[in-house]
Amino acid sequence: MTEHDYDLLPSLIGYNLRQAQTAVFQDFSESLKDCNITPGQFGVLVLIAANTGLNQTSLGNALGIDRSTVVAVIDKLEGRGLVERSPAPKDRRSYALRLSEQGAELLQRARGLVADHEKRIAGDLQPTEQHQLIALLSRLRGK
Amino acid sequence: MTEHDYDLLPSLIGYNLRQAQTAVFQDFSESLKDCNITPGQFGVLVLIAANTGLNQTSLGNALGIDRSTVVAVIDKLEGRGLVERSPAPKDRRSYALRLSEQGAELLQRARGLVADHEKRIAGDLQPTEQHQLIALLSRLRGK
DNA sequence: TATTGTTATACTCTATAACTATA
DNA sequence: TATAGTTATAGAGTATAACAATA
Repeated sequence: MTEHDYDLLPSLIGYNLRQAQTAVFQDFSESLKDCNITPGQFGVLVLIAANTGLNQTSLGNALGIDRSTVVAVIDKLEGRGLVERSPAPKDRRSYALRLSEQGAELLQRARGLVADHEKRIAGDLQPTEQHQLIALLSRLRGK
Repeated sequence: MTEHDYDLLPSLIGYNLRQAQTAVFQDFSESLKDCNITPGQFGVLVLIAANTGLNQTSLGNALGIDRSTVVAVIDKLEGRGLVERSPAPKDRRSYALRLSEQGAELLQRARGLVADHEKRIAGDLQPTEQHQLIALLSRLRGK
């Protein structure tokens, strides 16, 4: 196979970010194929578990996705019996989201697999370097 | 707006990567709306410019995308008159890709905007930190 | 036999705009 | 009027499988 000249691409933060994200996403999918969930779905489950009763709009805001997008995400998780839409006590327009028992079990299992996955992708990096990376990444988004 | 508990998410490399990537992608789109190209298209243009005459399969391999996916990417850039499929001299199955004059001009303009964009997203970071970040990211993908 | 480009198809993730029921 | 959820729709990005032309 021919060698390629990548020019300035390897010097760009954006390019390296994309490459890293692709690789990490792929490893995530393989690591969690037992649970069959995506990084996005894992985030949703974690957020619902940690904020039981939040509604869909609120969940979308927390994750930076539109509320119309949340519908399909929750539809899928509800269809698998992992998440429940229960009536919100104080506002009949909205649902209070919560994990089912099965959802809680799956999340527990997923946490272990995610921990393994994180170890694998960061296996090269010292703990100090991992913290550095996270700190640098979070400064990238401006906060 | 209610505060949320993000639990372990902020401690995960994968989560921070995704958030950063979303923010950077968005800034890229705004920064290059004058050229109207995406990060992926910019990569394609850079690669074609730096490896004039490469074919679609080779381009796909370099960027980690399937050759069936490359077709639509090149269709779009060719449709805008930025890229040309010229007959490959030694293999009549394939095309030798190259930039049109207009494509080369646009790429030049895009390089300037991308440089501005990179400065903006990394504005917080010292040059040393930027190099650190890139080094850490590239170690993430294992190579 | 293997490879290049292509097509048909499908799946994910995302958003906008308009609707409904409630507030 | 404004908000929560929904639907219809659309677009980007991706892949797999099969095909014709060529190697």
